[in-house]
Amino acid sequence: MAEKTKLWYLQNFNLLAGIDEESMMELSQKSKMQESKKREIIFFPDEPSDTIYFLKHGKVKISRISEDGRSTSLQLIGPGEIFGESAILGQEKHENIAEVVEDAIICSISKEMFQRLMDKNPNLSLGITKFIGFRIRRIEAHVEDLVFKDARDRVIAFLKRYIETFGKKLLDGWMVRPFLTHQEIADLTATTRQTVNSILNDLVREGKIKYTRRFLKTTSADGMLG
Amino acid sequence: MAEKTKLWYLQNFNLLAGIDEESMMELSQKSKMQESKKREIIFFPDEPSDTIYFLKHGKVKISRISEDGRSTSLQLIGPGEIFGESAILGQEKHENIAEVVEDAIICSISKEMFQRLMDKNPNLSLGITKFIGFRIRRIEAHVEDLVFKDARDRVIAFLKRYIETFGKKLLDGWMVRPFLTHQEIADLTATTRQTVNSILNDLVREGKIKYTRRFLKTTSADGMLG
DNA sequence: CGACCGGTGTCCGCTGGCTGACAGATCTCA
DNA sequence: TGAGATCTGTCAGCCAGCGGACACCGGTCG
Repeated sequence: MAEKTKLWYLQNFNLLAGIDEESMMELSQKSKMQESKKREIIFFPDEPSDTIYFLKHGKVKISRISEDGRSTSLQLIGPGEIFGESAILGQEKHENIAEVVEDAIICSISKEMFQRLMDKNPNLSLGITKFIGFRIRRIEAHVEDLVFKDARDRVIAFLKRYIETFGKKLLDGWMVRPFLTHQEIADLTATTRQTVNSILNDLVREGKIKYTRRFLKTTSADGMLG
Repeated sequence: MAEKTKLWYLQNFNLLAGIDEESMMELSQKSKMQESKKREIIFFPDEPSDTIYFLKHGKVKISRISEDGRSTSLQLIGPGEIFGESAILGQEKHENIAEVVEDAIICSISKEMFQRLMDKNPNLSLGITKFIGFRIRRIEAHVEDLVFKDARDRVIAFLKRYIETFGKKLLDGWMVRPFLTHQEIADLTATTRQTVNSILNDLVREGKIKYTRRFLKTTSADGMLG
């Protein structure tokens, strides 16, 4: 992929706004860009955590695998977000697994290089700090959901966030494409395929959503699902 | 596991180690020290998040309250740890509540002041970065426990961490004093008073622990509860 | 010292949602 | 274009653990 394109991609991260031009060029030169297909693994647990990833396009999920092989997702990363930030938080090895769930374009850079950029650019440093804060809040909210909400409310809360984050507003609601499989939703909401299926169909029956394998659409105008 | 817990503990203790003397003086002058009794609230949800707290003595729990008044704990903070770190992560308002669970001595400092210290002391800055990394890992582990473990295993895992972090090693096991109420354990492990009670008594029957209202003791030499 | 209040021990009925199972729909790629 | 793989839909059985209820225990304070 052309250098120019890569630069352009990187410029779309608000995180990198306010960074000086020289550093930007350096970043664009030293970072690697890759295209990854659905189901590719970006990093595995126990691999060294030494790289920061910029997700330009697609979606990546960050999950944990239990000893007996079950899996649950901690985060769903969308375009314009970074992941692998544990590298700059002093973590030696990954404890999570990062898997592409929707064909992705990813830029990556070593943590040393990134650290140097942060040292040179206080704005970047500040941006990262805020971003980390945001991450913590998101995962704390996840805990809250797990403890206080039942499966139905967790799925609804997830769909809401999902469609507002990744969807487009229409005249009569919101629409997002492509959609996830029931199993993926189940992992993200700590429930099972079967339960997701029945909740989804309940919501259809209640007239709150429409969906196929390729898209999801909320019928309520505010995308709030009630 | 013991080493890992201890490591967390020490990391936090060393936070102020490499700080220069001048800054240390400034810190000790500008910070306020307070003694707080059990059940006192240090901060409430929605209060501005503008202070960093150093816990010198006692224990503080960080919790969330649901709309209908239920409560679950996210973290149990021990001596040598800091809390309220959301202030330096760009969070305007607290979303959690911090409550003293064991009579405490707490130093507090404004986030501006702390920020200045960090700017002057790269070591402190680095320490904080690592500390934040630990926090994230701890809460991710919490999610993992919630999803994969049943109530019994969550309580056991908690007791293990608790006694290794706060207890003393004896010839024939570990001992910690004082102990928590069943309700507090329930909040920390996302279960109920009754369930904690029955698990605890099962463990007594199995000869793995002994406890009264004032102390907990593991009988297995490695503190592992099996 | 007695009343009171917070914590403990125990029982039990109820149910959300997990497990397993299988049929049918839909995608994918040789 | 067809075979195999993956995903969806549905049903029945089951059980962990929640929630309510109530007796008891023990610390503490007027």
